[in-house]
Amino acid sequence: MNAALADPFAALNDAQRAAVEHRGAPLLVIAGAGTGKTMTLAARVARLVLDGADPNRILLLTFSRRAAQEMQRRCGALLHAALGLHATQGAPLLPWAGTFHAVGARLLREYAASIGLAPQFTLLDRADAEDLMGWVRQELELGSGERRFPLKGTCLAIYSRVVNAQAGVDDVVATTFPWVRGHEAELKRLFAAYVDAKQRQQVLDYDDLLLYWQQTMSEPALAQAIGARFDHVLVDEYQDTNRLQAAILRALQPDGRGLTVVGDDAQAIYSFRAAEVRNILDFPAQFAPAARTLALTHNYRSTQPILDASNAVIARAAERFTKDLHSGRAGAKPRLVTVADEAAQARFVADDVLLQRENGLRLRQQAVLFRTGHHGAALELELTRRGIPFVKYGGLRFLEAAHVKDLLSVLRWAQNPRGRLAAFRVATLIPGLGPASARRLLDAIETAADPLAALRGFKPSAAAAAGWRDWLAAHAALADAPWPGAITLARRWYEPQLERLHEDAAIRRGDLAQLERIAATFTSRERFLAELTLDPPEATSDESDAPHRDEDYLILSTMHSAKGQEWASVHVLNAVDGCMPADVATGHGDEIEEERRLLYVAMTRARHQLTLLVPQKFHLTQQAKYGDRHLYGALTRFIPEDIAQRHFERMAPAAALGAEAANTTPLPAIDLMARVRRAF
DNA sequence: CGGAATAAGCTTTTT
DNA sequence: GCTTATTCCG
Repeated sequence: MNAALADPFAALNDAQRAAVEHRGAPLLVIAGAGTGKTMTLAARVARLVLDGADPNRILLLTFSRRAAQEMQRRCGALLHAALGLHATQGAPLLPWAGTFHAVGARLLREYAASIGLAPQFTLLDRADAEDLMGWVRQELELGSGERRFPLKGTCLAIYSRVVNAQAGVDDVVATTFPWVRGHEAELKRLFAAYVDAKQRQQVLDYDDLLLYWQQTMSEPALAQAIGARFDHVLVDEYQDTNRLQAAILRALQPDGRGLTVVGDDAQAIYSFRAAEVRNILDFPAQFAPAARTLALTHNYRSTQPILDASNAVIARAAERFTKDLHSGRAGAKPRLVTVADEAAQARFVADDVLLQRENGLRLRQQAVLFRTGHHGAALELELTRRGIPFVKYGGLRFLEAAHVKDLLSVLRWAQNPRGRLAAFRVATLIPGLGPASARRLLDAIETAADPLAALRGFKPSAAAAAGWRDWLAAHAALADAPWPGAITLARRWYEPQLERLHEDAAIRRGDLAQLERIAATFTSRERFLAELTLDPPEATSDESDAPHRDEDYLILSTMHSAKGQEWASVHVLNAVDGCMPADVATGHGDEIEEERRLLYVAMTRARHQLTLLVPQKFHLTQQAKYGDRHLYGALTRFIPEDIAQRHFERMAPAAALGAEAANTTPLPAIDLMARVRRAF
């Protein structure tokens, strides 16, 4: 090795070094925010490889796709440096690094023959799964009872929780969905039919990737075969794993040898996905001898004032295991900025972001975080108006837009003529052809020996005849078109339907063009359709083509999507009660605690500067039903007055408050609307 | 039967 | 405000 190269392991502190060099017993690393968790895990992998481990036999599981990519990159860079490779040589890759779901999909395809699964199974994203649930729900005539049966989305949410929490329908309904009590028996019937429908159509939903994997592992011979492929299993963000994932890990490494899990209970924010904080808390005692536990508490990210404020917020948590973070780095206190309303908030943030850019902070070093996807909307408008480029993470998924799903369905139906979901969707797009005819067509295809013959032989109603002929022609051309030319053909057929069905066809055409560009980066239609569900484009932007990598742009992100990231400057929108915690999440103590951790996650993303925005007038809902419902100036309950005084600098810029409020002292926070309502 | 018009929910976060 | 379910009309 070239001695002149900096030793990538020299920078580790004692706790990190212990985590990197530990061998033998299972290992739990409690890694607070910004304590070099990713770097430590990457260094551990690199060390293992340098000590002779085979990269092909290292399984590195992460929770999100973004974390998987980051981990890949860091491991590669470390190994590249440690091996003294030349700049022109590519970094070594870890073939088994990915999300639980992606690794599950890969293993299931490989072992499909052994478990009676069709190896060409396709994946349902959430919207597909909802549609299928809706289909089955209708088939069983569950929608027409006297008491309204839960909607398909709710049904799927219940089903998903049943699977991921490994709990019974009765339990899940009682604890998580109390408002659907009384429907348990029908739900069980529905879920059985849903499972049946998925198996007949050879499709898996997200939950199946974990469930089938876990079921596979419950067969000793298969568990042995799969477990034997990996010498080391490392899991990131372990606090966000659910019972199903914990069961998979136990089956992979029953004695815990070579098992490393890393996480931070103070950052557990995915209980809505049935994540179990107990997984991480109970990890050490699960093994004999018990796992070794190491804690990383030195923060390399943030200044001490930012950490002090963050520590103060999380210190009020009802239950907590992680220690306070410390960095000792000097800096300014975080700011608590009062603004008049959400429009003023957007203006202030845009101004502030530009000001910081003038001071030398590139836009990409800055981020704006918010609780829900649409809370960024006002800011998006303002940024667009001023021509400030941005990329938004989280929130509404590109792939779930109706027109994107339509175009994908055209391709899916061409690929798999028996796939009912895609077929139904496309068939009802044909002018003059409605649900009843579509059902007739689908039944004909299902019962026919040759589905394509059934398709060609279908006799639509007179009203649909012309549209049907067009479709048949497009379908025939599509069948043997090369990739990515096929998607262009599909779009050409779809565009007239788009014009006919949507007023805003022009905007939607931009999305389709983007989809076409994405499609061109895949080598075949099969790969495109299979991988898009697990690895969809993760950011949307106002421009039809996403900014190039080397361009500068501001990051907008939900707090959830921000996990694991860091920026020099962070703005947090709407630090008001009703948003933090979200008014939908104030049901019981656990939910509120999770919201507290979410704010903690958001605050600890900042390196040098942290700004929390407090709009004095904040719209609670978009409903106009009860008039214009909004709340006045209630700072989030997670920052009580004493914390605000000690750890924050308070600001109320005149420009952001509006003329009449500018020269008055801060007004008392009252919910006048509530008072008036109480008067009656 | 198809499709427009009307009524009625429900609303987060991600793989 | 948006999607979904139901009703009504051609």
